[in-house]
Amino acid sequence: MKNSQLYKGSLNTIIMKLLEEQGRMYGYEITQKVKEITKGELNITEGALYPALHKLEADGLLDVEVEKVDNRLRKYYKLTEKGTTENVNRLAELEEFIKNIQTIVNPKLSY
Amino acid sequence: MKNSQLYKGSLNTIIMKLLEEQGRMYGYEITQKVKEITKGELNITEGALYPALHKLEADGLLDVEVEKVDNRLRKYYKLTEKGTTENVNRLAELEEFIKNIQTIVNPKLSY
DNA sequence: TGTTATGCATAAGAAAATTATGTATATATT
DNA sequence: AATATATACATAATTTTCTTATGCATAACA
Repeated sequence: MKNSQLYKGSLNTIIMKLLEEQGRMYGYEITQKVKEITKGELNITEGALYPALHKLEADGLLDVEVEKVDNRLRKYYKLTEKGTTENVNRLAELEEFIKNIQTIVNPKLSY
Repeated sequence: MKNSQLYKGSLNTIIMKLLEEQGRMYGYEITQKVKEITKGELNITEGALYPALHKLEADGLLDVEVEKVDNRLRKYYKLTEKGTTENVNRLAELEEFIKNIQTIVNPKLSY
């Protein structure tokens, strides 16, 4: 993956946004979804994803349900109530951040 | 500063873009310019800025000229030829990154 | 039967910030 | 005159958040 350091810090917001949209998802599903949406340009590594999911869960923002499908384990995550609230804030912050960056690197597009 | 972790990785690109625009700038001037452009929302810390400038210089992307103004030191930085080329690439990557993030968190705006 | 896909996890290391601190001069305030 | 704020640089310790590498296990495909 190129420009990987750029998305530092935005992974948590991406995860939460997808969970808000999809209701619930398991880890591997999240990586595939992001790959699909970005046409292969953004690939979330497992070493980044799983620790992030665990931290969000530990922080009370996600709930987890373990299921066995085709004899393979899946851990389905969904937003808690706290997570839903927090998601709104983080999305707002991300939008604000993007707006600021745009103002700097592409003044023409900012109005 | 809020959402500080979001701009991890984009600092170098911000610096180079401003230098491209302004011709040459010194460190403190960069922090003030960013604060001004983003209406105080993005504050570059000195602990992030100066090491970043030193690294860009070490990588041959920036040239430095030391001047004394009002008995105070200023280090003016400008893009080298290599830096100018690299700036184009990094800006393109940043735009691409922003587009990808937008596609994920705000599908309505992506087309 | 070996490779690819699915599905989880963690440890070691690197990158890039924050926070705290230090030095020094100039200007504004009280 | 004394003090605080602004200007201007710098670095060390720590933290956060990734990458890379590795490990385990099952299913599907060639």
